[in-house]
Amino acid sequence: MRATIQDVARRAGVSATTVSHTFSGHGVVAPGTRERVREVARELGYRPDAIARGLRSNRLGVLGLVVRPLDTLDTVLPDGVDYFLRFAGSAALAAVERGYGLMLVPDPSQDDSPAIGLACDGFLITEPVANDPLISLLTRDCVPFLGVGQDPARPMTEDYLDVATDRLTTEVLDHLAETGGTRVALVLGTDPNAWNRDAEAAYLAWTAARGQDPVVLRRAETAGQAGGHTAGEELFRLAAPPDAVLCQTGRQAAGVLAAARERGLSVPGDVRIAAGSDSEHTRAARPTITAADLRPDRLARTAVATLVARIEGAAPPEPAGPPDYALVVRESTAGPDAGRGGIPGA
Amino acid sequence: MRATIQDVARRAGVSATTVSHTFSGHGVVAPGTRERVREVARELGYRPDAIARGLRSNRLGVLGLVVRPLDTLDTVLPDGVDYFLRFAGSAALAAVERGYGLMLVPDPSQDDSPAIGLACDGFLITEPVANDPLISLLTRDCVPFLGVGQDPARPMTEDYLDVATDRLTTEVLDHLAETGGTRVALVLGTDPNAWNRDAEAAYLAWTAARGQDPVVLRRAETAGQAGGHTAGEELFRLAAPPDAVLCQTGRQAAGVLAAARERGLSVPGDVRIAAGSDSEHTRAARPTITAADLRPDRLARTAVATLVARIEGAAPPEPAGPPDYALVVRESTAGPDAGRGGIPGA
DNA sequence: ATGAAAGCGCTAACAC
DNA sequence: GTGTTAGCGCTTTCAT
Repeated sequence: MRATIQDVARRAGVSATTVSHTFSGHGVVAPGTRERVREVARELGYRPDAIARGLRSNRLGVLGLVVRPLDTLDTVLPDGVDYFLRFAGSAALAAVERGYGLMLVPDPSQDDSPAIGLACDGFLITEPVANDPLISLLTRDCVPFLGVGQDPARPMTEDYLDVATDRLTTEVLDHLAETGGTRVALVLGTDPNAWNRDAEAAYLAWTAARGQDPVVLRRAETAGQAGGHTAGEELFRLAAPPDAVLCQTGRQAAGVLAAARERGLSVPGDVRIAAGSDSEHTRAARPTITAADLRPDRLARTAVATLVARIEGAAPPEPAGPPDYALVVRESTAGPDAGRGGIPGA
Repeated sequence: MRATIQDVARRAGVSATTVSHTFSGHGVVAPGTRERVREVARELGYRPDAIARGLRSNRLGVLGLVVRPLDTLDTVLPDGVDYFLRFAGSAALAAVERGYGLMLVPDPSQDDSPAIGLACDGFLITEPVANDPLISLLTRDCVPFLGVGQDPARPMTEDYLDVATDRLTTEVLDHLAETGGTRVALVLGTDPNAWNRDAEAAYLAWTAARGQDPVVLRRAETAGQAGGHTAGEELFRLAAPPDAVLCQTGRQAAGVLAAARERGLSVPGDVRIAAGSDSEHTRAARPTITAADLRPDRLARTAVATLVARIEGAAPPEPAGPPDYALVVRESTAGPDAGRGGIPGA
């Protein structure tokens, strides 16, 4: 059995209180006593129990990460989707640096979710859905949280990190136009999140400003590449087919690309294709597909810093400028920068 | 404040025990009573507190994941390394399916690690180091764990998942030979784990069997692509330079590739290059680099299933055959399959 | 500077 | 079937 605070207290000839103070640094303990306690603790291999401590202090030292798009998925993460994995990995590292563990949990507002889910000190919710039930729950219980991306049905507050989907979308659209696209279509996902909503809004504004007729298709995120494929077929069958297509996901873009080639269209000669999020699919396709890199690593670090500040009642970290992202230009649009895409050196 | 079991008990006119039984399903509660309790709980928004429950039952519902190679890293995950991210993501999903949360934690045997780290019900340790201190600690405290990869200094037991590095290494070496390599060099990492050790052993056996002189270089994993680059320079400066190089990491392989081209060597004409682990670098390099896909997703699922079985005292899951992996053949070796690499369709 | 005692919210014996 | 009674390991007043 693991040593308890009592074991240490007895062996060191002090009370549990003193041991507690020694480790928490809260009370005042004589230096000599402190040393003796530490020594005994080392001998016994004692480490304070985080659960018991958590029961008293209501602080477990764990951040919960809820990845909304995983909830719509049936079971496994689709091959090649690495945005969330990268986000989770970077968030975990950032959490650990601040003395927290990071736990990936299923929606704790669902009754059948593991109870531990609710015990986290705070939550990161990536791409909340409209009127996200978890946000309602956390708000009611006064549990700190941070949405990465807005709840599309709630007002924008500092409870949400701006991921600048509109600016990003506009930039990709501009790139498609600059490289020769004149009729740009949009393929969206169906999850009711701000990412889809903002991309659509930006697209509509962009086409309106240029006097183009918008063409928007929707395919469930879960349909993956196959969804993109049917979207592509539908687009290229139109009387006035688009000569450029922006897809929200890399998988959809890969599907559109396949549909284009099946129809004998050359890419990027006849059609330019770009994706609103980078993934294995955009990199592996031939030609490689231009995509927006949402920089999940930086986003995650910012999110963790902000959430931890909120939990600890500190001031939020410096905004560190607007959200960061990068357009990775690849062969599918053959812009002036084609071929520069890829990973940074060294 | 969140409702407690007492609040529910009072309001439902029963004792806390009955409420407890209602939710844990342990005791026997009259159907009518159960319904009433559930109803009151719903009204009050009561959910059992996982921490208090954990204090009693010594079961938190959390698996800890310790990624050893992250410990050698200074701060952030190097760009392009996705093995561990994929492993972590898949493990988290698998854990959640079994009612557990998955928490990425820094080595809990370190004194300065967050205390919550030790509170996990069991641990997954990827690529344990020699005489891994965490394994000593967990063994002493009888905490279930599973090494993903062996502890190179401890005897192989069922506490470790076999990742078949030797078979995999041999297969890549065979591929290099089949595509024209006659003098194959090996670039290893320096972490004292079974992955490096087994790869070297397999290489030495393979060269010995073919009567070749082994050439082994070591570069710290942290040196990344730069380390591979200096290794490549050293190799190609030899009197009898290799015509094939196997690197443990994709980053090293990318570095060797760069060194080869700088020296005017053609790939795969003069030199064939392959990597023992896939990463963004092997996919993004030009030519693309052949690599072993360690299938972190499957490995993670197997690992979680095994660990959970151990925690719950159940029989381990069916071994499901030998560990799985795949050689992703790419342009850098121009074998008979060249060009087939990439992601599965649909 | 140190200790005694009262819980944190829940579960597990054991009555009834 | 349901309630009573002790705690789980720790922190936290409040004495001393």
